[in-house]
Amino acid sequence: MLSGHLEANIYEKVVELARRRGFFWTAYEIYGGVGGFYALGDLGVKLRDRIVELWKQLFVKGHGFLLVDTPSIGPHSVFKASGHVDNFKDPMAECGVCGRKYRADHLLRDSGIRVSEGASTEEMEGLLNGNGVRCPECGSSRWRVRMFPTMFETRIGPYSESTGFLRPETAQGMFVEFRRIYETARERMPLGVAQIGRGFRNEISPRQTMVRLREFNMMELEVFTNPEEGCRYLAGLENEELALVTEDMAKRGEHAPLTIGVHDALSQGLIKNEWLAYFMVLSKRFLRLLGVHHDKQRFWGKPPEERAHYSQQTFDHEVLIPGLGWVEVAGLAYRTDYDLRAHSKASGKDLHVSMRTAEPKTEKMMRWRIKDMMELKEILGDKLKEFMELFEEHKDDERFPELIGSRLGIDVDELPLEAEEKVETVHVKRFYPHVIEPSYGLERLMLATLSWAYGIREGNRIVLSLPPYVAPIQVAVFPLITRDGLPEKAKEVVRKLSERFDVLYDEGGSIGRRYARVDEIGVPYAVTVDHRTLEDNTVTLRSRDDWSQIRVELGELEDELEELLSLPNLETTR
RNA sequence: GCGGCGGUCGUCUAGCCCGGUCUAGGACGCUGGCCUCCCAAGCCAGUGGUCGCGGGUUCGAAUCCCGCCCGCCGCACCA
Repeated sequence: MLSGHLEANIYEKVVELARRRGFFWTAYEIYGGVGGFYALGDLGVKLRDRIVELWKQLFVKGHGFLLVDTPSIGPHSVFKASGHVDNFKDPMAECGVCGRKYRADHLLRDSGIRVSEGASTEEMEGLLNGNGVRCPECGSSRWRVRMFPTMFETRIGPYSESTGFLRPETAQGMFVEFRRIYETARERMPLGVAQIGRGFRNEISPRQTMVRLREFNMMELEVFTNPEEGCRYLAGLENEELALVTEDMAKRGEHAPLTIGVHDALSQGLIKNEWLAYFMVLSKRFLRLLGVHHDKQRFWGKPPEERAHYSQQTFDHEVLIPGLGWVEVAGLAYRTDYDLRAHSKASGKDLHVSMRTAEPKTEKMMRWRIKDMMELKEILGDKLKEFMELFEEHKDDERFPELIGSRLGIDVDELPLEAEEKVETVHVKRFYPHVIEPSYGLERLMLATLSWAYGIREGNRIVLSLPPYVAPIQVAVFPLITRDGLPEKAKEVVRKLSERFDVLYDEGGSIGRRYARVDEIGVPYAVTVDHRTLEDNTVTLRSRDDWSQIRVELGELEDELEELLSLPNLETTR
């Protein structure tokens, strides 16, 4: 009944509704607006908070995971260590004459010059100047190429050398504070740490109100796991189906997803980590609970060149939004031990965890030993420092000689090295936890939720069929007419209900108009006080979705509403 | 960032090509009142726009010209 025929422009309709009724709108409107920033109104805040609550319920509370909150601004050192300073940037070519700026690699490609993926700024600058590439605006051909970080840069305190960055993801806070979080969690493993907060990315071109933002809210969960252990929550979900577009499929241009059971996806190696698979299932259910049907969801495997620098495998959870196409609402990444390892190295602080193994294990270990240091020094000369760095890191690796051969170009047989076998009894396993990260963009979730709730009834009546448990306003109360003491009685009901629900009271216009007004903002239930209420203390309870009405005793109203507004059983969301 | 198109009450829009008749018109919404025993009904009275911003041309600019901002579509980008 809720029609889908206006699918094509539903995005515009949703944005218009959001603005008109106060969910959200472009920020700084009175100054002409600034792209990439938006403001939330009352309904928007309430909707957002309900989505956050649902997320916490599913992702955090259900597993006994922890919540933290860390700063939005971090020092240079943190983002240097995390790899963002080096990777989170674009090459920009600046015209030496007019000062205009372009993407250097695009400029080259547009001029028909081949440029490799990892070309340095010097190489690109050389190519631009060497080939006489002209500035599209002023025609000159003197270029300077620099890297432009996509992070917002700022200063911390009055000292200009103390640069800081606005975090591009909340995740780093959880890695940086890992040591203390781990201790306060009494060294629990697996350990899930969640953070809801803002992230900032200085996007080249923000788009589409809530889709590409420069400042936005994220809900991120970092699950620190023992890489040798699977995910115990997966039990019972092995046959749950996921719609995958794998890296290989994407490469072949196959965009129709493969529907495959979790167990099969894991055993065929399509998903490389059990925890990742588990969160994909959870993610699918989460979006279903927000009103996005399963056939409007898919998981898109990111090829290496599109993945973040820290990721071994990433699936974007995409949902179809009518009028927009497939939109990424979450990134589910297997970050391995990249971040903890990087911060450990950069800070010099030990971020390993150690766990007592079930049984003491006798392990045969092999390691390389230097027989004669003086001789080594003589042979290597000034390569010694580099050798020792590699040696410290890889002395346990059987293939160390090959590594040295390829890195230093030295014939290993000439070095005074010997392989030493050792038998050790180990009670404790020390490792960097491997991290699985489901990360959600809150604004996109809101947009997806609103889009799939949006419908038109009887030609022109907008009905926002939000799932009751995320509706910003949960119940509306109306006096049927504005005399005979009905408004007074209705206000009593409002006072009572306000203790437990977000309530809206309205006595303006006809009853039909009032129902229409609340349908439009997704209020799932309306209570109407009429003359009979004065006689027998019953009211009508009207449902937004089918317009049905039932008569409810005022004494039972709150419990009845509580029931209607509760979360459905998770199993029913498959 | 590039190319194309666009920006007029809260919303949708008329007017722009062919400057003056526009102190910018309408519909819906919103506010107050009347009426009303259940789905945007009716009546009365209100409310509301320096026409995205800035500059120029002109006696006169929503209308013509330039710059900027914002939006949409395509390309690119997208941790």
